[in-house]
Amino acid sequence: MDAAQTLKSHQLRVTKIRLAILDALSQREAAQPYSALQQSLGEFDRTTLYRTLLALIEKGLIHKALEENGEIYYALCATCTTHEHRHDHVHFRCTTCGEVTCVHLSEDLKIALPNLHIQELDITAKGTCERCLN
Amino acid sequence: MDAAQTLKSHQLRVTKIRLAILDALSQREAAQPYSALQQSLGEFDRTTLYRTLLALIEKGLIHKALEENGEIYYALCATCTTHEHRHDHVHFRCTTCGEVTCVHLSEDLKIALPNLHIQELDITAKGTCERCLN
DNA sequence: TCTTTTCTTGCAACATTGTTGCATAAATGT
DNA sequence: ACATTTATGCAACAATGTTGCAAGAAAAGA
Repeated sequence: MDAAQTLKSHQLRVTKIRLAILDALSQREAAQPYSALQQSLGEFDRTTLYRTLLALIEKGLIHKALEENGEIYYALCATCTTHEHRHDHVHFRCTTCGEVTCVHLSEDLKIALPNLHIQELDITAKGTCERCLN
Repeated sequence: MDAAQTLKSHQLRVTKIRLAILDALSQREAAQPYSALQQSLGEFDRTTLYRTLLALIEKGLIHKALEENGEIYYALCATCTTHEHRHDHVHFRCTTCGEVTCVHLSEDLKIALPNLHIQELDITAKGTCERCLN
């Protein structure tokens, strides 16, 4: 399904910046930090970018993959369909090239904490990615 | 060991704001968001607060427990002695009262991802805390 | 205790991002 | 093509991050 169809099927109007954001996030598998989006989408007003990101998040098209050092990383929800924070969904940051990617686990993670009721797990793994290992 | 001694043993001079920050973070078990620190430490310049937090982090006295919605939560490293991100160390946020606490797991978490070399795990669990469950 | 040295603080200044209101422009339904 | 609904751009302000620099405070030595 192309980006325009994706937008329509989520009750969103097809506009230039929305297509551009989806396009930017589709380019690479990696999540994009806000500053990178701001740069590549420089032709649009930053308020518009701000509100568009909000809208796309609300409709479940993209999500915040990671928040680090005051920077928020955005990624498509292509893979993590319904909910962002499923227990089989992990964000990985390569400490060498800096890329942030969404990774899926073969099995759910289970953590039990005494006296606490856990609803959601937010996991960021850091290390070296395949490309940087070689 | 009192705060002054703690500072000295970490090659930090004993100053008013450092004692105040350690004091603020010792009050409750919970991590404090930046805005709360800024408020309770209103008598100091915010640049000083900024630099002091950096210094305390660098010397391993405190750490960033959580970064969420643009707010950074700080906590003492009392428990998580050496490294922040040990695999048996989890941050828990109660979605009812909002408190952020450091929790220790009885056993290390192990996650293996194909083709990735994981060095560090950063885990935030969200749910309901003991107090709010009752 | 006084002096010297070194580190810390406060202030000014600027950048980035979050956030809202409002008028104008663009997208959708008929 | 027109009416309606929604999105965009601009202005404006708040919060936080960040740096340089001069004045003040803490530590070390005499």
